[in-house]
Formats: sequence, structure tokens, C-alpha cells
Amino acid sequence: VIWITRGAGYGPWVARTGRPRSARADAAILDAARAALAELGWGGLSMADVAGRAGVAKTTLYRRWANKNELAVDVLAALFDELRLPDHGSLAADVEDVVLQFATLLERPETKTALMAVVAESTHDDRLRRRVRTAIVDRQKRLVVLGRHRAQNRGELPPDGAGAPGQVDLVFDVIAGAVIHRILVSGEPVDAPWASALSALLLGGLTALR
Amino acid sequence: VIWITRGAGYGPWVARTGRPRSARADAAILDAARAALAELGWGGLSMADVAGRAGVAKTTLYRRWANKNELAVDVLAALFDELRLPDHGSLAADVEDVVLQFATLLERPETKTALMAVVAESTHDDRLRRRVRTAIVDRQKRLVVLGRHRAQNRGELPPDGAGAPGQVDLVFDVIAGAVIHRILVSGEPVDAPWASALSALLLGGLTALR
Amino acid sequence: VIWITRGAGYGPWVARTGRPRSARADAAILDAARAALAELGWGGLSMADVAGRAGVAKTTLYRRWANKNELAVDVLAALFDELRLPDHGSLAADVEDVVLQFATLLERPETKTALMAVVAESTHDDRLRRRVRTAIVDRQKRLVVLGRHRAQNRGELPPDGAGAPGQVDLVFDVIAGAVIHRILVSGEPVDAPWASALSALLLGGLTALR
Amino acid sequence: VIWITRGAGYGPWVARTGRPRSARADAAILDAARAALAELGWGGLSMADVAGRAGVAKTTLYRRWANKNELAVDVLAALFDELRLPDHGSLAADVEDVVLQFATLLERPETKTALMAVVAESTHDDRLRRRVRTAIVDRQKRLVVLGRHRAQNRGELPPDGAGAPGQVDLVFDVIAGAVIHRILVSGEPVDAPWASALSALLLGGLTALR
DNA sequence: TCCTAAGCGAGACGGTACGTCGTGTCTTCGG
DNA sequence: CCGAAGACACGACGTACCGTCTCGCTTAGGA
Repeated sequence: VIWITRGAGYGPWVARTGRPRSARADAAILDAARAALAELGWGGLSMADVAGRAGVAKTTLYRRWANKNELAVDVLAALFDELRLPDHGSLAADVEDVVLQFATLLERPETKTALMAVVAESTHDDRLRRRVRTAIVDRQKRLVVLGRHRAQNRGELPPDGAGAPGQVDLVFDVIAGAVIHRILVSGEPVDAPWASALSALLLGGLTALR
Repeated sequence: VIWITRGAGYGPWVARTGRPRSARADAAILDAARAALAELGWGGLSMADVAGRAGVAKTTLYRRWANKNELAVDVLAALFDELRLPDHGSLAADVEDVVLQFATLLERPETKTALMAVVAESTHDDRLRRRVRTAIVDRQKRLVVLGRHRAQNRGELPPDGAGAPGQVDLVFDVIAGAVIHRILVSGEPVDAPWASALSALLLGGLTALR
Repeated sequence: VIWITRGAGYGPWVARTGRPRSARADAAILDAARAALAELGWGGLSMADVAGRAGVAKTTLYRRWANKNELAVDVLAALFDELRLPDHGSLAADVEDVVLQFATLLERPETKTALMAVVAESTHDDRLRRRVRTAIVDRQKRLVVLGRHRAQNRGELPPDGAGAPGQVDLVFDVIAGAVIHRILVSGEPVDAPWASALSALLLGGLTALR
Repeated sequence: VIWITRGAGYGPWVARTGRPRSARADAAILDAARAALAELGWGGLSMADVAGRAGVAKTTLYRRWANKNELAVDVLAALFDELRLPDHGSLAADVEDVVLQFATLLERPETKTALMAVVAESTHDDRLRRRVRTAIVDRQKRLVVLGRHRAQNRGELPPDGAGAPGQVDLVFDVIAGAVIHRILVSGEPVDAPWASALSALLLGGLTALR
């Protein structure tokens, strides 16, 4: 039998002998880490506690993740992967929907405490920064790209011009940044009116940019 | 003789006896903490180290701040207070200027490492959240209010209508959030073209909102 | 106005100006220290706590005693000064009486905890050792000297010979040492039978020494 | 595989999993603590310093001993275990020998500073008092019991009568107490003449007791 | 069927920071 | 000069968590 080194698919397939890693342990650890984050916050999160909750030895955690930052990134990545972009027939409605979804995600205690903490740690840890980028940032840009594509098909937006990639980034930073800032920094709720105002501001601005 | 309670002016005047707190220590600690953050990052920041750099006993730190989170908020607040809103004669230019200033502030290692960390901790600490809000968020909204006021005087914006306060908050969250997200999460630089694009998007959107 | 430097009467009379020391404070401090020792033991004794109990500032303590060891010696000396040697008409009875008195003194929590602690500290502090010696040891040898004098007058003991001073010391070390060791080290009570056995052993031994 | 609980054999055999305690660490810590006591005295003894000298983490100390008092008892117990009772052919000579041995032990700086300190602390700490008793007091009574046994075999003492155990205790308290008091409290040296006088006093007294 | 190499639990280990406490000194004021 | 109040420098305390290690036991593939 052949299995692969752990991780998000980095590296080639490697033949291994010996007892294979327990898939149940993987899931149990991620679940336990999410629960611990929700209950205790980043500062209260400890590897020993996660191991205890997962019914697993600390060794088993460290065999899979180098440290608690990397574990947290994987927890976050799984949470972010729950975001979806449903087609409501108009760009404005799609944006509002995803804004509210993102807000719901950020209101969850595990997300709000872990996201900022991981970003903070990543400012002094290149390996972590790359991991955040590939596992979360670049991965979620798919939502902007998809929304833009649909809007172009509907004729709401012109086809890609020269500044296309930069515009995707700008839109992504504005949407994600505004939501994060409102919820985590300002500490205000994101509700439908606010989502609609942000959407209107953004789409109005995009039109004006041309 | 009457002393006042230390801190950023919270609470009423209180009569005090005994040796007064050393104002030199206050300044030395904040300076030392800023330097330590810049050098070592959030994870490397330790109260003992800060005390050592400041030439002060650990006790003296804990007499003023309950823990390193609260100390960090005050360090950040002082850094944010360096932001200025110069009058360039047009709203667009003013926005671009403050965006670049904010970016410069966020590129400083002490700011980038501490801001996210403090926000992360504040999600599980109400006292800290309030402190972030009063010492940083509410305090910096002055920039948006002032910019808006100037623009109204110039005739670039209409006088305050019904949604004025909400619009201030929205603009603040969009500007601050976008800059923070681009620099800290996406890990991309904020340069003049990007600042100008953000400014254009925002002002275009504001016009469209009416 | 003329008063004297504090302490157990060491040094000459010295003229002083300014506000005189408060005699009430002296007594209050010694009382408070005794009470604190009884309640908290040596390890729990703190100068700040004593000051609080005495309703006095820490400054006031340190103006009188250089540190808590010296304060404790004075507390102990006052306790030991309560010992008396009543005349029961026979040396055996006198010894038994003083043994039981000493035991009662040592059963008091303030004595038992402070005596050993001060002796322990004195092993690394010459000034303290001298103070223990003059204020406690040499002072209480009076009991042995007096008892011996009375016994000689009764004809129970021969007049002083060559080894007299050494014998006083030996008897003192045996009585005090045995009682201290039984109560504090062995942790056994000193009752009348034991006191009588010790007295018999001692007097029998003294007779045999000749 | 089965490990036993660490410690001086208290408690039953217990099955253990996980990495076993390091026996080298045990020895290194006790050695380091003895050295630190000798150099710095009780007041200067700190757990961190001991850990440093032993090349061991502080955690490793606290895993074995609850605090520095309990560590000190074990250091003392090991020191006291060096006492031997050689057979000189007469009770008087045996007593003198052990008195001088005990005096030598008490002159060692580590013993003199720690013994009294531990006894002082034990007056407010039952657990510590029990530990002192089992590890030191009861353990060293073996010397008295052995000496008595030999003397009985030689015909110097009658066989055990009714008051035997009490007499062992009395003799133990007198010898140990007198030596401790002379050295630590009175601050006088224990030399051969003094040892011989004490021995004579004691044996004369024992004879007279019958 | 056994061999063997890795996984696994348990928990000890060397480190490091935490936040608290006590010491003895100092710096204010007012008596 | 005394006294109160309390800040100060210093340094130890005992706890908690990190990430590594060392045990014996388990598991599953390949020989």
C-alpha cells in the first residue's frame, strides 16, 4: 500500500512502510483545535489541551504540524472553504451574499480569534506567511474571480482589460478588509443594510473607475 | 497636593498620597516596548525584556498595565496618533495621502506585528476590546470626520444628511480595512498607484451612493 | 527635649532634634509582629503585613529595625524574658518547673517558628548571631546561674570549682537543647513525666560528674 | 513494563507509562542543592539556581519536590545518613564518637543553615513536619537503638525494661538537642572535652535513673 | 507467519515567560 | 525629624506552555 506524506498535498507521493497515520486522528485534532479556539481563544489554545480533547498524544500532533501556528492555518483554511458564491442573477446581490457569508464566518469565535493571531504571527515567520497565502488568500480569491466572470457573462462588467488582475486584488482587499475591520477592529456587526451599502459603494466605484 | 490617576484620562480626579508615579518611567516603558516589538515581534515581546530595556522593574510595568496586551494597545495608540491629515486642496489627494501614511505606519514592524495580535486577543477579552476601541478606533475616526468636513467646505461633498455617521464608519472601515488587508493579509505593498486606485474607487462609490 | 537612640539600650544618650519617635508605635509593632508570626509562621511574615496590623507605615518599622530578622529577635527576646525561676525548695523541682515553662513558651506558635528561623538566619549573619547571643542566650543563662546559686545555698551542690562556667554552659545546652529538640524537631510534647525524667537524668549526671 | 513511584520508597508499587524519571537528574539536583546551601546559605538558596547548577530545568525540580523546603529535607536526610556508629568497645566511647560526628556534620555550612530553617518552616506545614520526622528523626534514632543494643550485649546496660522506648527518645533528644543548641544557638564549638563531659553527664544520669 | 518500521499513548525533559509577592529604599506630603 | 502612603529596583516564587525526547505497545505491509 502506498500513501503520501501529510500536508496539503505539497511534495510528491512517497512510498512508506510501517504503520500508516491514523486518518481519524487528523480529523479529531482539527475538530478539537477548532473547539478549543472557540472556547478559549488564541491565547488559551495549547497543544496539550488540543491533544487531550482529541484523545491523542502530543506526539501525534507534532508529527503532523510543526507548531500551533501551522495547525491554526489548516483549521482556518477548512473554515474558509465553507464560503460559497451562489448566483443571484446580479453582481450586487452576489456581493451582498458573500459579504454576509464572510461576516457570519468571522463572527464565529474560532475564526475571529485565529485569523488575526495567525496573521500577526506571520509577520515574523515567512514560512507561515506563505502558508496563509496559499491556503487562505489565494484560495478565496476564486470567489472574486468567479463573481467577476459571471458579471461579465451577464454584461454587468466589461471583458478583462489591462488592469484586470490588479482590480481583482483591489476588490478582494476592499471587501475582505472592510468586513474584517468592521467586525474585528471596530467591533460593529455586519448586517444586510451595511452589506448593501458596501456593495453599492464598491460597484459604484468600479463603474466610476472606467 | 493632588495627583491624578494615571492612564489616558479615564476616571475622575482622585486625591493621592505617597510617592507619585514616575512620568519618565511611563515614557521609557512605551519607548522600550515599541523598540522590542520592532526587533522581536509580538511573540518575542516579554515584559521582563521591556522592563530591562526601560531600566525599570517589572513591577513598575504591572503597576501601569495589567498585561502585555494592554501595554501594546497604548504603544499602538501612540503610533496611530502620529497620523495627520494635511490639506491638499482636494478630497482625492487628502485620501491618497492618509492611505499612504497609514501604509507607512503599517509597514513599521512594531505596528504590523502588534496590531493583529492585539485584535486577536481582544476577541476574548472585553476590557481589551474596549481599550482598543477608545484608544485607537474612535480616536482615528477624527481623520475621516475632518476630511469630510473639509470636503464639504470645498463643496466636494454635500452637507451632512441622515446617514452621515454611518457613512463615516463605512468609509473608515473601507479605507483602514483595505490597507490592513493588503499589507498584512495579502502581503502586498501599498504604493501610490494602489492608493490612487483605492481613492478613486471610494470617491466614485460615494458619489454613486447618492 | 532629650531622648535616646532606639534599641536595647546600646550606645550613649544622644541629644536629638525634630519630632520624637512614637513609643506607641514601638509597642504596636512588636505586638503586631508577634501576632503575625503566630498566625502565619516565619515564611508568611512580611514587613508590610506587620506595618498594616500595627497601623503604621513600613518606614516606621525600618527606622527602628534594620530588617525582619532583627525585629524577630526583639520579639523573641521579649517572649523569653517572661521565663521565671520560682524557688520550690529543691533543685529538681526548680529544674522541672523551668523545663515546663520553657516548653510552654516553645509551644506558642510565634516562638517555635521564629526561634528556629532566626537561628537559621544567624548562621550566615554575624551581626544577627551576636544579637541572638546577647538578647536571648546570655540573658537566659541567668536562670541556670540563679538555680545553681540557690542549690549551693541549700547544700544540694558544692561551691563553685574550677569547671564552673563550663558546667553552666553544658547544663544550659542540655536543658534548652533537649526541650527544643523534643518539641521542634521530634515533634513530641513535653509533659510533667518527661520533664521529671530529664531533670533526674541531669541531676544524676551532675552528681556523677564529680 | 513497570516503573515505581519515585521517592524514598513511600507508597506502593505503581504501574507507570511514559518516559521514566531520570535518576541522574535526581542525584544532580541533590548535589547541586547541597552545594548551593553550602555556598549561599538558606536565604540564598533558590530553585532556579539549583536547577542551573544541576543542568536541569526548574520544572524537573518541581516534578520531584513541591518547594524548596521539601528538597532541603531530602538534602539533609542524605547528609544525616552519613552518620555511623562504630564500635569502640564501650558505651562512653561510642557516645563521644557519635557526638563528635554529629558536631562535624552540623559544622558543615549546608547542614547548619538548612536544618534550623526546615524545622522553622515545619512548624506551619504538617506535610513538611511529617517528612522531617520520617526522613531524619525516626531514621537517626537507629543510632541510639544500636548503641543501646551493643551496650546491653556488653553488660553495660540492663536489658530492656518497661520504659525502654521512652528512654531512647529521651537520650536522643538530649544528645541531638545539646549538640544542636551548643553549635547553632550558643555558637560554641563541640570539641573532645565537651563531648566527653556530655557523655559522662548522660551515662551518669542513665545509671542514676535506675 | 513472522519481521520490521513507523505510529501511537504517556509523560519526563530543557527552556522561557508569566504574573505575584516580599524586600529594603526612595520620594512625596503633612504634623 | 517623624510619620503615612505608596512608588521603586530587585529578585524569587511556583505555574504553564513550548517543542523534543524516550519509553513500551500497536499496527499493518512485505518477506
